[in-house]
Amino acid sequence: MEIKIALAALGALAQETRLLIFRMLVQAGPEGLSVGRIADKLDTEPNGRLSFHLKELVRAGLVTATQSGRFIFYSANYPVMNDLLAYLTEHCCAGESCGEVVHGCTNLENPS
Amino acid sequence: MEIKIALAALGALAQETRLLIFRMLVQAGPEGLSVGRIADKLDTEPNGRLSFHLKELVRAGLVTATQSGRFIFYSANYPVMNDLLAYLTEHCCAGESCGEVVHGCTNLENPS
DNA sequence: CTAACATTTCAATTATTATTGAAACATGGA
DNA sequence: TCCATGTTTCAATAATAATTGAAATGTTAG
Repeated sequence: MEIKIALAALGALAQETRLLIFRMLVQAGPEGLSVGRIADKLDTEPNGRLSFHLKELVRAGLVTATQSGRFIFYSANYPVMNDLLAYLTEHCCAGESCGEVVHGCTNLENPS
Repeated sequence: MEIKIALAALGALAQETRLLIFRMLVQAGPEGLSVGRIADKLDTEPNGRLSFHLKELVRAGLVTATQSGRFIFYSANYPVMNDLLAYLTEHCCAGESCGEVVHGCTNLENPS
């Protein structure tokens, strides 16, 4: 992963509304949530502010938008999330004895 | 992990110089690096700018500073890093079949 | 004690990012 | 077609963060 991509992702997550949305989508699974549903859960309305933050998450590659009828569903982009986690811990401790921990979620619906 | 703590950590990492420093320290292991050494690796000098960014990383809890003689050593705070990774992936896919991935580094020198 | 090195502090400037509110666009059902 | 619903765009303002350069602090060795 290139540093610019990691910076974009981290910058996108470093904001309360967006972090809440992202975690919500990670927990929602690959089907995602509509904007209205996200707004409900945040106890706000699908307004310009929310739209702005969703766009930022998409721009950072952390989230994907798919139109379905009158609704737009946003869902977490798991591979990008995992790449980000890997980037942060890469070559940890220069390979010295250092316990590994399980984090991340592949969500491979169609494992190849 | 509380959201405020996660936001502080993400915000600290969402900046090129700081992300470079953090990864450098993660890779350096628990002994850390002195400010001068960090400056060398960044091809810069131990100036106000570097000091500012180091302080931000400490403020976010991602990094620890320890004085040793005339030098100050900065090192990665692995537990905080792992908590952050866990926070991002928490309750991923609401528990549905969803492959787990290894990321993170405990670096337990004294496992209990 | 003094000089030299390592690092930090501070205030001013500049740059980036978030919020707000109003208006506009798109979609599907009556 | 027309209206209601769902969502986005835009420009202005407000808030937050980064950079710079100079001066100050703390530390050790001679």
